[in-house]
Order: sequence, then structure tokens, then C-alpha cells
Amino acid sequence: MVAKFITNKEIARMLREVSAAYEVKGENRFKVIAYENAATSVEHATSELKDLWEEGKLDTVPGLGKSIQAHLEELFTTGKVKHFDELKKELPSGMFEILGLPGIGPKNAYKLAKALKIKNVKDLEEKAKSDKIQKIPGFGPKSQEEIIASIAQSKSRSGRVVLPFAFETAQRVLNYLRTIKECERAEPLGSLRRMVATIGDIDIAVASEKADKVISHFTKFRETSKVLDAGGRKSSILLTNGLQVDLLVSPTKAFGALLQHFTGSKNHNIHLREIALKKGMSVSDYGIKFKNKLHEFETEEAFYHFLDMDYIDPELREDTGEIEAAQNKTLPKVVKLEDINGDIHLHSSYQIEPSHDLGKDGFEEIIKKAKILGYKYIGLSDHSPGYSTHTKDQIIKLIEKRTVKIDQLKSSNKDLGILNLLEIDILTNGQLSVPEEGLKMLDGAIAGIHSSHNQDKKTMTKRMMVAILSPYVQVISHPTGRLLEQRESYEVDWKQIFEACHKTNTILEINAWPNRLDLPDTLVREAIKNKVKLIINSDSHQVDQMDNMKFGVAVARRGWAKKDDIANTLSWVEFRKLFNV
DNA sequence: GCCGTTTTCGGCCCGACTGTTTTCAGTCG
Repeated sequence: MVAKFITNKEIARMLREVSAAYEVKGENRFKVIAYENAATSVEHATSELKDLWEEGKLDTVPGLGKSIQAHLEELFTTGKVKHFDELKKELPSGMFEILGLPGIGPKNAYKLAKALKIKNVKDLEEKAKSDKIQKIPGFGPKSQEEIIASIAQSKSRSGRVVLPFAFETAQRVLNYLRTIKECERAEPLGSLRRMVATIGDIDIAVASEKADKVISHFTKFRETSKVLDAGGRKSSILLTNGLQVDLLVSPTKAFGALLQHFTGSKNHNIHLREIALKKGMSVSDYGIKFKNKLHEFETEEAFYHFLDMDYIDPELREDTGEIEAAQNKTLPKVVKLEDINGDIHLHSSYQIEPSHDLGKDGFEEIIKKAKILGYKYIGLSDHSPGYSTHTKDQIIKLIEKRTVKIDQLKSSNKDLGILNLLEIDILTNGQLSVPEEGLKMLDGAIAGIHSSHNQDKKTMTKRMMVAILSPYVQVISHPTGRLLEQRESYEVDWKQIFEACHKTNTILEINAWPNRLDLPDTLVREAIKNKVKLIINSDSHQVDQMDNMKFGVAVARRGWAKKDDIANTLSWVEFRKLFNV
């Protein structure tokens, strides 16, 4: 029996626990921070650490030095780390169970677990409700109440929400804030402004000379379920939909520094401040202090220029090389929504066969919407009829019938390029769901995996390769198969996939469906390094969803994709050359 | 414990808010 695969998530958790253990034991605080940084870095890693270790590339992950690498070596070899186990053994095990609840850090987790012999979260809840917590020194009635609330909150919240959901919620809050005259500007910030695939909290910044007025207005938002804190310039509320909204207010003349600070990411800001320090400057959300004078900035551009670097787009601010590039003036000009000329992953209500995954709107509505969006071309790509319900000949007949219909649309819509496509399945046995005769009738095919997501890495890679090597397949849809907050990506050998895509000119999709956003940004960047072409599609099942394109573009931007890297920025004349038309 | 176009030694971001305090610790972003 092969040892269970240890995921990055589990490794990150382990490193966080070690950090907490060291903190409680009063270790050098920089060692504590080092483990914390290592954990964060592991969470953000592009590849599974276990795979990197096998390839001897563990040292490519920032924050992992000699010591932690040696511990991980032991983990991958023996399944555990002796030193970590011994470290944790000296502390009450319950503290690690309650660690990470909102408001409970290492010190409090330790105090609680030790004083009340708490074993788990349920235990903690019982002790809190029976008034035991407020008797512990350092705790009081308020903190006891906070613990009860924080447990309830962690129960009701599944963690993070997908970007589009947070985006819409933020719009409602922003519109509300803008109704008072004291609010001069209001912007979404934080992970939302950086367009991260999943959002924990909504961050908002307001420019105003009257912070108190804005904050008091903010806390009265009609969807508020609880005011978490309300200070002189900062406030947090919890909404009835479970999302937390943090607000920060600053005068207009310093709004640039506020935007910059609240947009993050944390690591980006830390790195900036280190650079500033070396120049004898001190950065905060008020501005930059230099020679005892505080320089304020109305815009972010001015802020970055003061630090002698180019302006950095929010989507790039993850401290993955963008700061160095801004200093060297080598930042990429990343793709914009306006660059997109078409969308070729569109499901319609055309009933090729009775299907559970039919679109809502017809071909004509899709064409109309595409024209409104200013697109030069579209691809009609319904799901293919399957072998399970049809014989080979029936499938071919159905495709033939649909082709006739689409040919009519082509001749009556000369101002829009139309591709006759299907989204076909890569079956478990490695076959494509449409026979060759059927594929030949189409302008092209988008192939994707829609079943058996948990086959092993070798089998999954082989399945993908069948589609990539097929001369009838131009695009691989939602390449990792992940569903955000629902299903992990399947395992494939990306190196092999990228090489094959590059060699065969197969395009990988950035699917803009709200809980897919697949390829993920980190793999977008890897794909580009491997010279693989990408395409951004909405995967719409109704025309309104074609507006989701902006979220796909955001993923591309986060992956440092330039216009040239994205196939559907091409003109129709160039784009059609990629297909059999 | 990590890291290096000022360093392989000597640094390591900055500030706000809350609760329990009587001057500060813990947590967060």
C-alpha cells in the first residue's frame, strides 16, 4: 500500500501548528514568522510539494530553507516529522483544534486548552456557554461572548466565496455608501480588487473628510447582521449572507496610500516596505515618511513612482516578481477586457438530444448578445450527444442536422464569425465522445473531462493527451476540473501537457464560469512560460452569463497574460486560421 | 528559520482595534 499523498493544504496546516507551538513556547519571534511565511508560501505554491520533492525542486518554493526542507524530506519519506511531533507533544493537543477560529490565535488557544482541558471546538463551545471562560485570567465576559459568536460564525460560513458572488455583494455595499454626500469616493479593495478566485472578506475604502459620518452610515447597512468593530477610521460588519465587510476611511489627499495599503496583498506590501526601509523611507497606509516628512498621495501611481518603480496593476500584487519587474520597468502589459474579440464556449437551448445540461437561450439570442458585446466572432459549442444514449450513426445524423442549422446562421450573419463547434467529452477509456466522421463535420471541437475526476495522475494525463493529440480538437476546456469550494483539481502531469499543447498548437481554456476560473492563475503563468496559447471563454448557459468574461480576463491578468498570449484577442481573419475554416 | 544588485551576518512591515488592563497583550490585515 502506497502512503497517502500529503497535500499542500495539510503541509501548510502542519507548518502553522509548528509556528503556533514555537510562539507559545516563547521562541524567537522571527522563527515563528518564518514558519508562518513557509505555510503561506506552501498554500500558494503552483505544484504539489510532494511532486516537487520527487523532482528535487523543493528549494524553488520561497520561504523553505534548509531546515524546513529537511523536515519535509522526513515527512515524505516516513509520513511524519519527529521534531514536530515532539514539539506538539509538550503542549495540550486541544489548542491545535481550536487554533484558527476567528479571534483565537496561538496564545489564547494555549491558555484555553490548558486552563479548561479543552479537546476540540465543541468542547470550547460548551465551556463558553457554561460561563467557564470568563473566569480565566485575561479573559472576561466580552471575550467569552466573542468565542461563542466566532464558533457560530465558523459554522455558518463555509469559508470563502467565489469572486462573482463577492463582487455583486460589494456593489450593493458601494452603492449604499455612495448615497451620502460625505462619501467622496468608494472602491472595492483587498482580494476583491486583486480579483482573486475566492474571497474571504470584502474590503472597501472610502475617501472622506468625515470618517465618523461614513462609519456610522456604514454600520447601518440594511444587510448587516452584526457590527464587529467600529473605530475612528476603520469598521467591520458581518452581513446576513455571511460575508464580512471591512471599511477603511481616509481623506482624499491621502487616498492613494490607502488604496495601495488596503489592496495588498500582504506579502506585496511587506516587500514594498522592506524596499522603502533600505531607502530610508517608512511606508504606512497614511503615506511614505521620508526624512521626518510624511508624503501623502492622492493616487497609487504617485505612490509607486515615489518608490522609484512603475505602477503595478492590482491583479499582479502577489509578490511573485512584480516588484522587481516594476523596478526594472519590465512589467508585462497584461490583457484587458476590451482586447477580447469573441467567446467560443457557449451553450444554447438547441436540443441536440435531451440533455441535463442544456443552455437557456437560442442561437439567435446568443448572436444578438455577441453583437452587443462588440464581438467579432463566436463559437456555438453545445455538449455532444453521447454513446450511452445513441449509436454512432445517430450521433453523426444529429451533428449533421445541427450543422445545417448553423450554416444558415452563418449566411444570414455576415458581420459575425460563427464557428460550428461542440464541447465533447474525454471518456474514461481515453476515447472522445464523438466519432471521427462527426468531428470532421464541425469547424472544431472543445474537449474536456466531465466524468471520473479521481482517476490517478497517470491515467488522467493519458486521457488529456488523447484530446491534445487529436487533430480535431483545438481547445481543452476547464483543464484542471476544479470546482471552487467543492472539488479539488485532478492530478495531471502539467509539464507533459504543456509540452504537448505547445507542440500541437492546442489551446488551453481559461474558463470564466464563476466556480471554475480554470485554468487557475498560477497555471496560466506556467502555461505562458511554456509558450502555450490560451483562450478565455465564458462557458455560458444563458446570454447574461456571457458577461462573466471579465472574471476570466482577471484570471489571465493574474497569470501575467499579455494580449498576445490569448487566442481570442485575434481578429476573425487570424482566429479562424486556428480552426478548420 | 529565512534571506541577500548595499549583507553568508544581522537584519526581519506597520498600524489599528478590542478587552482587560491601570499600561499592555493578542489578533488581524
